[in-house]
Amino acid sequence: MSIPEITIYNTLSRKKEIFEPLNTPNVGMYVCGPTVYGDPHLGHARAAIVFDVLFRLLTYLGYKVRYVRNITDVGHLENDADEGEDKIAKKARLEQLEPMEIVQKYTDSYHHSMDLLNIRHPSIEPRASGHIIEQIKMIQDIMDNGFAYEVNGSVYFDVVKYNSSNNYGKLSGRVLDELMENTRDLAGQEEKNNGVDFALWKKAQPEHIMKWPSPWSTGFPGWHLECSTMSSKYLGDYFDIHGGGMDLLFPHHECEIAQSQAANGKDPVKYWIHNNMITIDGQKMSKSLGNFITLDELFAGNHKLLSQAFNPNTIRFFILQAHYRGTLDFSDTALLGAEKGLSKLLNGIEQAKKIVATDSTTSDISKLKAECMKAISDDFNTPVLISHLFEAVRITNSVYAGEETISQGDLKTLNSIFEDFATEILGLIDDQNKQGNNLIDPLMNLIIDIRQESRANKDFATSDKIRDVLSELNITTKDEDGGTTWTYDG
RNA sequence: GGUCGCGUGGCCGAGUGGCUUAGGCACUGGUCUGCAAAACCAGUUACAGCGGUUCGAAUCCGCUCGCGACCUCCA
Repeated sequence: MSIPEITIYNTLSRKKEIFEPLNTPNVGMYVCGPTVYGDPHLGHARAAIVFDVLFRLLTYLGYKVRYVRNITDVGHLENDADEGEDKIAKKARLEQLEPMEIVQKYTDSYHHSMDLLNIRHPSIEPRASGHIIEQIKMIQDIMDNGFAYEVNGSVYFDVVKYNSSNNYGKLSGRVLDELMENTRDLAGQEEKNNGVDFALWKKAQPEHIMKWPSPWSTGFPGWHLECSTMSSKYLGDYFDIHGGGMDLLFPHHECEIAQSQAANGKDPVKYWIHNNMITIDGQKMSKSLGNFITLDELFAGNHKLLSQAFNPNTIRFFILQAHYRGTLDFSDTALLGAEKGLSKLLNGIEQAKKIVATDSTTSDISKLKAECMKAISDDFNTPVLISHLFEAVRITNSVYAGEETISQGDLKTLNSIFEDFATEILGLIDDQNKQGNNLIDPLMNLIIDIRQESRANKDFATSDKIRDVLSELNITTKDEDGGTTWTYDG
């Protein structure tokens, strides 16, 4: 079996590494999903799209991937409150709903947006609330191994003790002594032996409504535990890939490593992959800063920074035009540019299905395809891949315009470039133009016919009127040698 | 304060030692068109500043300036 080699930037080593699965051709991949207490925003889209492309790439290459992406529906503690309070519970109180109603609402919202963005469903989408028993078991294991202690019904991870035999900070590059000096004094931490310790189980306050029984108290699991528990349950104690946003690097992922190591005695992950943030005016777009734009607002054009609505496919393309490890600056004009570029690409893909082959080829199509593979294999360099796709579009259009020629074999290769890289791996399907309609198509044919007749009769007043009205309906007509074609742009 | 990262042309955004014309958007000129649209061809604007290493640096090193991320929930 020969699978093309790819490289991945591993946060653990801070280098690009050749990807070698632990158990070829199987690949286990875990990605931190959303905490479902609010509408999904552009940041969620980026993480989901980046790892969707990785999932698609690995599948395309022939790997058998089990992709696990969790739903956090238990909520995390908020330390800015006087007492620790569950994020979801807090939101529930504000909206006078059951916590699980909130969870349902925002899970549905997330799924809906992800579907619009053409993101493939993960193999397993486990929920924290459905794995309380496993989490309790893991806490017990960590306690049995001596790396956790109980105080007043809450259980804390003993970071200092763990660090004496392990390296706490190996992922994020932190040194425990420095962390201890710099850790802020936060309220509600008096139970901990040390400020750097973190909760594995938290006893619920009376007003706390999301809670479960445990050997220590009626309460809820700690911030980082679910990912350790669910990843090991579905992927094993040592698996290939763990992904998530860069903001989760510390403390979340660092703590995951510590928990798994303390419970199972194994470093859990071979390749850690982190996507960078989306910025707005140079600043991170985030829930806490309140400068986020939800996906619904983007799709509806319903935000003060937006001049219009944007197709989900445009959002996807916009995100893939930047490398996943760099920040991506959001703006209306950048999105407008992406919309135009995507349209050019999609038109090219359609055009490539229509062009006619001849005996010879003027461009090296095989080389172009190899360069596409090289780009996506090099730490998923989607912007470079896209630049090659535009070269393929340029060739396509030149052949159509009669400036270049292409052989039958190369034409097949050209179409396979679009099929493999644009559709299969990047997931940039053209869902708008493809859907035929039993009523609209004959109607449009009639209208186009009438316009053609008036043009033939030099009745340009009529033909232009048809074109102008159609244009107002976002239908673009193009008069080409072989007749008039039309496209509908949302 | 600690740790880490970034600064590319009008905008977005790749590249990281020697011609990359990266690519997209915008703009200008040309071809095509009844006029358009689309497309093709051509053109324009660049590597924050200073110093160093090198035959050669946007790319390596140092300093300066500016910006950001993490250190508290966040994709």
